[in-house]
Amino acid sequence: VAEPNWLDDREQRVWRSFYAMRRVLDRAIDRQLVEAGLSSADYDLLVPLSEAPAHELRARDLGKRVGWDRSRLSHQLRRMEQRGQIRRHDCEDDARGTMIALTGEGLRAVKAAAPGHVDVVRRYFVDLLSPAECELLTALAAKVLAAADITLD
Amino acid sequence: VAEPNWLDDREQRVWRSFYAMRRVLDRAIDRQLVEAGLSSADYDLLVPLSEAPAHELRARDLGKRVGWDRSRLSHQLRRMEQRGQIRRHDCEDDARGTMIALTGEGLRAVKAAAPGHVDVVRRYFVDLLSPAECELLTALAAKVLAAADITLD
DNA sequence: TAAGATTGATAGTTCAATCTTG
DNA sequence: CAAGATTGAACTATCAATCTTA
Repeated sequence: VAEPNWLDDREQRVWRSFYAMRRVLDRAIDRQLVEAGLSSADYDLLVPLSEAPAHELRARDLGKRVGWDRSRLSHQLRRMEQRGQIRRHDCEDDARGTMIALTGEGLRAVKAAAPGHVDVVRRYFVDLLSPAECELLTALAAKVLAAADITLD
Repeated sequence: VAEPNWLDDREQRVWRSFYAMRRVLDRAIDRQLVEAGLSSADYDLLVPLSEAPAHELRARDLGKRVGWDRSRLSHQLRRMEQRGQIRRHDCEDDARGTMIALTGEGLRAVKAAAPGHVDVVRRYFVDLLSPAECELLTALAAKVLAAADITLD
């Protein structure tokens, strides 16, 4: 049982700052989306669907895009189907699969929410980044994702 | 109605990277804490309590430390009291207030969880940062918090 | 057996409403 | 009236168990 390798002051400061920043960003984003009638979870799924060919994706692939497990995805899709944002139908290639299609209502909702969402992302994050900070943060994120064996696309 | 100021490729990359990184960190932290029998919410509150004089804080002050609203705090404290991690008693100075005191069980739990928690924070975040990156990120977080009218301490 | 997906139970988060005290 | 705190309802996230098909 080795002595724990506690964080020094500088390390503790950056970690607590980062943790607080994350929370502030989440709140700001959630508030804007709620005004637009969506949850963050809704938006996370609506965006890849709106960018997909024919506005539809297999549930498995959608889950991989957003990094969610099957259970979370299934529960969220059930709620979104009840709200009329998406529609499920069987996958033709693979009888185990489910296709998720954006409805007109879902597309309308994400298009309506997107400009305000970008405003918040800019105001509380992107516009505060210098080019150097931008590069640094992208590189850091790649390292963090690699440490967890994850790659984006 | 001005044309939305969409993110360019570089901006979109840093935002999506950051968003994914945040999720990976959350998951890693949650998993470790669950092994230690705590939720992230438990840990967020147990740490400031364990650092406070006499291991107790007024609910109002605890809420300010972690940046939570009263409702979230109250619900979480109710669950933690049921689990025997904290105990509430009346505030002597101000009859509106509630004092939150760590129990022996709560203190034991946070002390047991802390070394593993630091390991995860190091492995997936702090140890990936150079000193220069550390400074830059701390400064960025301060800007984000300032944009939301928040200061740490 | 493994992959894709769903479901139920439980815990955590948010908003609105309420209650008490300064 | 404002500040501190609690509660109920609705929503979201996670784990374990289950079901179907490759």
